[in-house]
Amino acid sequence: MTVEGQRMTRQRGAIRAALEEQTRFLSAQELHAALGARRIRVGLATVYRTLQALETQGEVDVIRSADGESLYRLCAADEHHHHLVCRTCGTAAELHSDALETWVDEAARVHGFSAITHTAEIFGLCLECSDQPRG
Amino acid sequence: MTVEGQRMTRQRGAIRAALEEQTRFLSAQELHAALGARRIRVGLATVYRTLQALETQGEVDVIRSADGESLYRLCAADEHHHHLVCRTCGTAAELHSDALETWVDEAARVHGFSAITHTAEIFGLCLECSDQPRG
DNA sequence: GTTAGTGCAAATGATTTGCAAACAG
DNA sequence: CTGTTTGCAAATCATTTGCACTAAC
Repeated sequence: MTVEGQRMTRQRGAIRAALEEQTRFLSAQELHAALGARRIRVGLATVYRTLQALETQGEVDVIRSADGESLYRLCAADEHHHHLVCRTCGTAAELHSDALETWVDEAARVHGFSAITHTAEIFGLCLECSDQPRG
Repeated sequence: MTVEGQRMTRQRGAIRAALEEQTRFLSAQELHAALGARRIRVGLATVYRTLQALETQGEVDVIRSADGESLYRLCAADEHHHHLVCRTCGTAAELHSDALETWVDEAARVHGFSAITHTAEIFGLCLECSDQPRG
């Protein structure tokens, strides 16, 4: 769990903790604001750097919102998966699908593509948010 | 084909033409540069505005590159589809998959999500580009 | 003529980076 | 101590916008 040459600091602990109590996907800005709201002072740059590190270590999932912001959430599952994300509140369900993975591999194979990666996210309104159109 | 209140201008024609002779996905910046290379002078803002309009009209496909840039290409197919895109040269194949669409609908239904949209793109190296690692 | 379209330069906004000070191990 | 990490402010960079001007129809 501890990574080569990484030191544990107050800031990293706080960011980690903040992520742990979230079910939603958060942007770096939101996370920074959330910390600030609790009087935990961490520089915005540090939030970005830490999230970037967590991403590299595969500790957080990252998706892109419709308007291009990066959104982060701690991985519940270790294996590869996708997400069903609420456009309004950010809550997300993890999705697994052999059919999807098979489709990806097959499409790549047929076209002779190699070094494949893929993205697949579903966005919509969760039950709660569709009840309160402008909550 | 002609849209309500839209005028045909030299710039729009040029942008359209430039898109038409491309198989690849291009960023607004690349498109602007491509026009400039041919001595066709069009403001960068105009390129952005025109691409945005084409997107709204559903005339171009838009995907996000790994680093967040928007990439555009004319739709070959009218129906909904996804892409297999070469990370190096940008060439893209159009993909259709009932299995994928079914998976999306099913996942949304199971979780009670509504107003669904989804993204699904595959990135890799095409045959040509995997032959010339750093072409 | 009207009104939409254009170019430019300035404004945005998320993310990154330089660098000196602060801190973990 | 010594090398990381941080914070802040300045720098990036794609994209957007304000506005006076030009051009379609």
